[in-house]
Amino acid sequence: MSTETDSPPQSSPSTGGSASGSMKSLKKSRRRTPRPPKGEPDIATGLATPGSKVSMREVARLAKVSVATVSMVLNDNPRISRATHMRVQRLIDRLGYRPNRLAQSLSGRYTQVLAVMLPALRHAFADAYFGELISGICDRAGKMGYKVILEQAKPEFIKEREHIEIFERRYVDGILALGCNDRHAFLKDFAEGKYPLVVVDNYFSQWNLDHVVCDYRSGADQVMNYLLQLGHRKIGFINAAASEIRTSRDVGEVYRSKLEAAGVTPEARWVEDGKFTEEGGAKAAQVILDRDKDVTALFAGNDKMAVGALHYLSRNGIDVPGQVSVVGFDDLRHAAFVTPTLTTVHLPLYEVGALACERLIERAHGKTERVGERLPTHLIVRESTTLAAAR
Amino acid sequence: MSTETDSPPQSSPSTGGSASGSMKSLKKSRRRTPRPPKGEPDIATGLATPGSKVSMREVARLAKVSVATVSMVLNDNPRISRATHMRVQRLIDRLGYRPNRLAQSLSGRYTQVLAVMLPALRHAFADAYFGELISGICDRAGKMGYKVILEQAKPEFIKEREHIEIFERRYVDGILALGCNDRHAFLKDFAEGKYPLVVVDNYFSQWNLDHVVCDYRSGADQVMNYLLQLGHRKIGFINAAASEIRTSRDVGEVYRSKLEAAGVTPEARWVEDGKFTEEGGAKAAQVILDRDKDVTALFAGNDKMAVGALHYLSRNGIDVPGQVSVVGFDDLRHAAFVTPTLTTVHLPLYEVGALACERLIERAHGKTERVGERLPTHLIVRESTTLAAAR
DNA sequence: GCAACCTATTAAACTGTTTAACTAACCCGC
DNA sequence: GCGGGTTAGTTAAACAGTTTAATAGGTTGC
Repeated sequence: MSTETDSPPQSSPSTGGSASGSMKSLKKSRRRTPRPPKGEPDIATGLATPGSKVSMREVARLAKVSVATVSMVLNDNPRISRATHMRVQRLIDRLGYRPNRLAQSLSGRYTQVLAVMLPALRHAFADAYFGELISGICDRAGKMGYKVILEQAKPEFIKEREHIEIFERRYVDGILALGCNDRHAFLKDFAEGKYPLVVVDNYFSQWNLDHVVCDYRSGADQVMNYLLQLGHRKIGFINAAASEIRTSRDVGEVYRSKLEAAGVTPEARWVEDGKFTEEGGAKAAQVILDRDKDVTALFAGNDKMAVGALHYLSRNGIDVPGQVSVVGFDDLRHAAFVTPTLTTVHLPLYEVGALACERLIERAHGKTERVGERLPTHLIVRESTTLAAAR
Repeated sequence: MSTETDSPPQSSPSTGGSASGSMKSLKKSRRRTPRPPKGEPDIATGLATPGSKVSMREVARLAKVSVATVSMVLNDNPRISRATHMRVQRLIDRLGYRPNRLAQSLSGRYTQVLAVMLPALRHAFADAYFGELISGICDRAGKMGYKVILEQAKPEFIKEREHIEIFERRYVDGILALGCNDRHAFLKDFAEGKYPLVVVDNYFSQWNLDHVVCDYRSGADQVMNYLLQLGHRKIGFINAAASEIRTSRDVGEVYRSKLEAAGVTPEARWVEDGKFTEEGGAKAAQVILDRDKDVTALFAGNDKMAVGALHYLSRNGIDVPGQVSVVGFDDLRHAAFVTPTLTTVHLPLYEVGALACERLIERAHGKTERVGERLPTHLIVRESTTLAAAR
């Protein structure tokens, strides 16, 4: 019997066979024999295999301290003396011990993982717009010791309530919601703030959600001022999903109010939806110019649609900017590599991603103030715009 | 003594003040008071708060079975009778219980998480090439019940041996390595197969690694056959990192051997590095045409460089394809939205990502055969190519 | 009537960490 | 020389599951 209890694998870290320990455990004779301990090397002197799995227990045993002490050393707890700290730390380094973060998270409050939630578009990952946001997020998350997992808000994902499940099952500490719109009703599940979520580059008036956005109004303002200065009056507007995306509506509102302020009555035939894609932008450009041949400028709600418009115009022998000026929105890297290069609004997407990430981590750590940040944007003038042709 | 085991603080979660429980626990006065159990509702009758955290213990208690039984029900263990299975399952559904995956992974062998490792390029996430691969990876991973985390192979990441640490600390079960080249020496750490890694869309002869690639040779073959058929002989070649990337070298080899087979001696002045970027492609096109005005076609190693070349040519009044034909490689979505539309080689990147993901999961689950898959590619003829101009 | 066998279920060990509670040893003042 | 305060640790519970030997209970065989 004594052998069985003499060195219970987990509790008394076999500190030299500890007389007291074995005596106590003799008090009760176990009816069930415990599972035999996992083949630990019973050579107490030598170290375990270098690369192999070392647990805190192993470190504690070799350092002749308790696991609590090792834990405290790792967490720089001041209750551990310098001498012990150094001794244990050296052993940790020698053994190449790395704490198991599953155990850490299980025991602690945080997983140190965030989810980036993308919309259910086939090419969401291959999109430069999301890519810039994600770049910012990943860089900042990495710097703050966080990992990032990727999720797509597919219908089945939401239906299965996986957006909640990733919290309940302890996959993540928070969500960064990219590219979401008014139809993503699941967002209301986060309004109460039980699970942290930050909306990235959009915002909602119907749900009280944290968000970090670009200043779309200011960007649109600059575009309209600029085009009006150049003498454009009949300005086409290629928007997308304006009914569903608050920032899109903002741009549209600025477009109309600025026209009116310049004494121009905005006409419905100058506006067409471009679905955020190159194809849509090309088609919208065609539709608008077919409706009104006198349109001298096209303002697109994003660069992709602007590029599509550019493409349509050049294929149809319409000179840009000679006959029609084109302005985009986003300043994707790519906008400088079309012919002609694209005048557009620079959005600080990398910074928005990074800031949203940081704010989310703060919220996950108990900060209670609502987040609502707006980052400045500015117009980048390139070759696709010029003075309105005199007619 | 029996009391000690009879009602350990965790198993009897204060079942309504329970006379039996409290009486027993009086028998022995514990010297150490345990950490107070996390505020569980002491209403034994009703269910816990719907959304709140329910543990397996709670389910077991309410179902009046042991936690082992609940575990077995969850894992469809046939040792549980149909009746019990159904009864427990219904309770699980009613309570909305979801197993904590930290605990599952801690006690089990797998984390059900994969890492996607990207190169340390500033715009890696905003790149359509990587985006397509990642799309395929995420879709397949999701279908197989896996989560995907994002990592970047920055110098400090490798120096800190984090590529090993994410295994040792149990963040992931495997790595998908994207965009890596011969200079990524850390890859040799995976040659022994201790930690699963699959190289995506590249391969190495110096290290014995799993990989899934596109058939670059076949694609290059089709391009050269096509250009030669059109009568091109002086064909410029914009490559990148050919010294470091096996697939790039393959394309270069096919370029040279095909020219030779057609009786043309490949000249060094027709070849220039384009650094995989639009800028690089534009510059390379300029350099090549400055060196030899008689070049009638440019073959670029990827679409981005081809687009850069296109851009350079149109800005300088060189008609494409009238004077110079241009061919790309990748078939990014974008290639159809430049002027003229780009003839290119379609790479099944989405499929490569998905397949690599699946193979990696198999490897992580103990499959021992080396992975080495090659997916077919094909030429997409668009507008940027035509018959060589007669001179 | 009892050993043998089978089946459904349970107890307990196990995963690896954090942390609250406890304690031995030392110092201080009175 | 004894209560109070630090200091530097130790102990064991807790986190939430999985795994497996043991067992209770029932049936069958002889």
